[in-house]
Amino acid sequence: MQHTNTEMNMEACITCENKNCLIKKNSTNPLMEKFLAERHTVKCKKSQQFILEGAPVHGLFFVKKGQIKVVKTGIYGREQILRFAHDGEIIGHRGFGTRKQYPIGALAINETILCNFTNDVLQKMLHEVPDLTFDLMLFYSEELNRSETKVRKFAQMTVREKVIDAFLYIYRKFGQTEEGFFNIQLPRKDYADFAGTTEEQVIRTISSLKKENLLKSKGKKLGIVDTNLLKKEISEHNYFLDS
DNA sequence: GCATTAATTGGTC
DNA sequence: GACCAATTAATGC
Repeated sequence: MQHTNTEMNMEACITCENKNCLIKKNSTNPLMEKFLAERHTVKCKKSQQFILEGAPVHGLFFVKKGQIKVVKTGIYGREQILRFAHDGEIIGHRGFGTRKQYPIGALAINETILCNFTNDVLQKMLHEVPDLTFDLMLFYSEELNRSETKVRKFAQMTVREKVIDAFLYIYRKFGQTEEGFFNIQLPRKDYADFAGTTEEQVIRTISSLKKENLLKSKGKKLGIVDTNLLKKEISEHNYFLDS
């Protein structure tokens, strides 16, 4: 039996392993059928930027496989990393809706495969598939929550706490290998841009945490020795639950 | 091995 | 606690 391209395209979502992907989750819904065929696959090479800050919105991206960082350029070109994302997560959702331009940039940390739905397709999809719309609404709500806790963290935490918090975030999101190192490799600068401090402060925090046996490193690899011990360091803030 | 980039350390404001 | 400069380590070619 011969498959058409559209059939194969729809199949891609059904067989996709990203259970947490909103599209995947709703892919068995009959209402979704015609839209799944409209999915586009985008491949990114290491450190390739696929969303340019200020560029016209071209729909929503879902990470099929890979690691992404979402950035926003602040004043004087100072970069802020808003979040990291990997398999199954949504990118570019803040550009969706009435916005004409993306308020953020996004780039692949390493080789990445993305799924893209254009604005038109997405709008129709959301109008016609209530379950999907509901899921997306929940997602936006969580995002808002995370965003608010992040503001509090930035305002109330010390540099040391913010850096620790960043490590715990990376741990939660990417996990560690059996040897106890993060499943992602980031330069010091990225931790700084994410935690809202400078590269030097991150380096200094890392070396003192290593002395205290809370962190370990081997070559370029970084890892947490005991997450509970590290959580204790920021426990007064009680914010480590999300964001 | 050389050249470029990243990490580290010390110092100033 | 940020910014700058100097040194050293790591990595690409």
